[in-house]
Amino acid sequence: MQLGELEKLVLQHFWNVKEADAKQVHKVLGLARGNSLNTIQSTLDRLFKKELLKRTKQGHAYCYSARVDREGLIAQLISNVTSDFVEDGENSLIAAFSSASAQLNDEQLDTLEKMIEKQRQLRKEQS
Amino acid sequence: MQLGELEKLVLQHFWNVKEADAKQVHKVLGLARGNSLNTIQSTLDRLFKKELLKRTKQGHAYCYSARVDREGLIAQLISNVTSDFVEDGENSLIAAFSSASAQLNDEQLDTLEKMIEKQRQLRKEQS
DNA sequence: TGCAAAAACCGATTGCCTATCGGTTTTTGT
DNA sequence: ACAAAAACCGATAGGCAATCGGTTTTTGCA
Repeated sequence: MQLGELEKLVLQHFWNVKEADAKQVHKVLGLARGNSLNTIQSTLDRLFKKELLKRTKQGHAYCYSARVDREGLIAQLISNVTSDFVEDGENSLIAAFSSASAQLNDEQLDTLEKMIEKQRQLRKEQS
Repeated sequence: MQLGELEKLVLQHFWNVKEADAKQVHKVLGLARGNSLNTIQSTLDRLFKKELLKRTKQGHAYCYSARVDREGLIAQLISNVTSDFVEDGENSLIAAFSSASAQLNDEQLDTLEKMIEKQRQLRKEQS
């Protein structure tokens, strides 16, 4: 799934503001970029169809909000873009990690390890 | 940078065969898909311009080979697709991991942890 | 050294997707 | 019921992969 420039801006917007209708998004993003309200509406609709935003009728207008958080989108994008190069059963994130681990600094390695522990802990509690 | 279906196939081919010219690639991939030699040539050229393949004149024809390995490409793709959502200095993999870790099974968590250790070991040896 | 074959190169077309709007239809509050 | 607001529809432009046909350049060899 391909994301355009405006689509990315809109997504980031919804990670800040929780929810907004087309008019509000237009005020914040559209005017600065010289976009018409229609352009914003189309973009919101495309993101809705991509299931990256959700929406509910709020009185007259659709009220949009994020359907995925930033980390979720990143994970999805990584999965999309790498899946063709990853064996079945292999997790793309792990394949990715083996590709990129050399670029991480010591602190980031620590962070990652702590996340793993946290995840393990979580599972213990659930079982 | 966007990769098409044929481009991905060609890249994977070069992770198997080391090097080949257009004709050889055409024989292995093109015929099966019904592609003309020209199509293969164009694709090789596009991948060369994207710096994913390298080439040298071998007698009459260009001889192509991979310029990045699978892990390197994966790392690059991840970086491309996530960079707009990642703060400077933040690593996209770590951001992604924080949301995707729940999808990993215990064994995969182990794998990841081992990779971290291996990476740490590598650094000790180098210093 | 000149020529035929092979390979590279060029340019055009198609298809898919984002961006962008104008204009029309539908909804809604009064 | 009506005017305004919002949604919806359809069209256009621009970018990129895929795909080839046709032309130019290279190259090996007679």
